Amino acid sequence: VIGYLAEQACCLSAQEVFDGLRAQGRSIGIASVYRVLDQLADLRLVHRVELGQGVTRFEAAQPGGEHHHHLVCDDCGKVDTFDDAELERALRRVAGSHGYALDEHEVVLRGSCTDCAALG
Amino acid sequence: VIGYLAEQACCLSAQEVFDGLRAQGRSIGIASVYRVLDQLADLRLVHRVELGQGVTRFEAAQPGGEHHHHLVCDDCGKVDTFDDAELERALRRVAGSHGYALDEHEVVLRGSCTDCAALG
DNA sequence: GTACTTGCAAATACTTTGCAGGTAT
DNA sequence: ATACCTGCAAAGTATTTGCAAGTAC
Repeated sequence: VIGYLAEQACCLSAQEVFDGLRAQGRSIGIASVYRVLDQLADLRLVHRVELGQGVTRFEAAQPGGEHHHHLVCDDCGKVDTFDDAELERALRRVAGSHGYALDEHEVVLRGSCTDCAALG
Repeated sequence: VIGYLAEQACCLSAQEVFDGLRAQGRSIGIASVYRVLDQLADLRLVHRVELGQGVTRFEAAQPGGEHHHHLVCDDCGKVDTFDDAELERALRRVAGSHGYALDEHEVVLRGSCTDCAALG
């Protein structure tokens, strides 16, 4: 179960994890998927990601503490990822100046991707 | 209906808008709240904000295009706001380098606020 | 046996839709 | 009358919980 998430490229919805495991022949219930994901999130082994369609997505945390954020195309729904040192620096500075001990953060950019912008 | 949102300090859930309007004596249905919020979001007059508890929140857009982002305390649930020019710059740069025409973006920082960190 | 985990089904929560009644043109 | 907007109730999702059965110690 845990392994499945790890081998995925990017964030998956609980339903997608469920379907994926079922496709592998594993007999698992959707409830267990939610239960495991919940535990993993508590352990900081996966991150919850809300890309804004009312679905919570999950993605495996990277060992080195590396992480990335998401670019979502409003037109075609495509999801891209990025990371940026300056952005991270700005985030830490902001959190610090508000006295927050930062645990986690999430950045979602929405817009039109190259392809969709070209179409218009 | 529109006025109510405008006079609120920060993001509200649909349920909160509904309750608030009801408290004012307005006889409105929850469905209309969702309908109006949906229209307003299309018109870019309100922003959808997902703070990650499975509830979509809404907040009025500021006339000048100014906006802010959110700091959420994982312990007490308190929500703080901030804005930061360097952060915005970094975001635009990232979007540009991926060829995205940026429409909207959302930044959510999670951690412990001053009060909760002091308690431990 | 007890303690823990599982999958299913039922329950809950949030949001959307269908519809009858009302208002304005 | 037509077109539009409303509120209620029902339907539709996504997620969580209750529970009986299964496993390990």
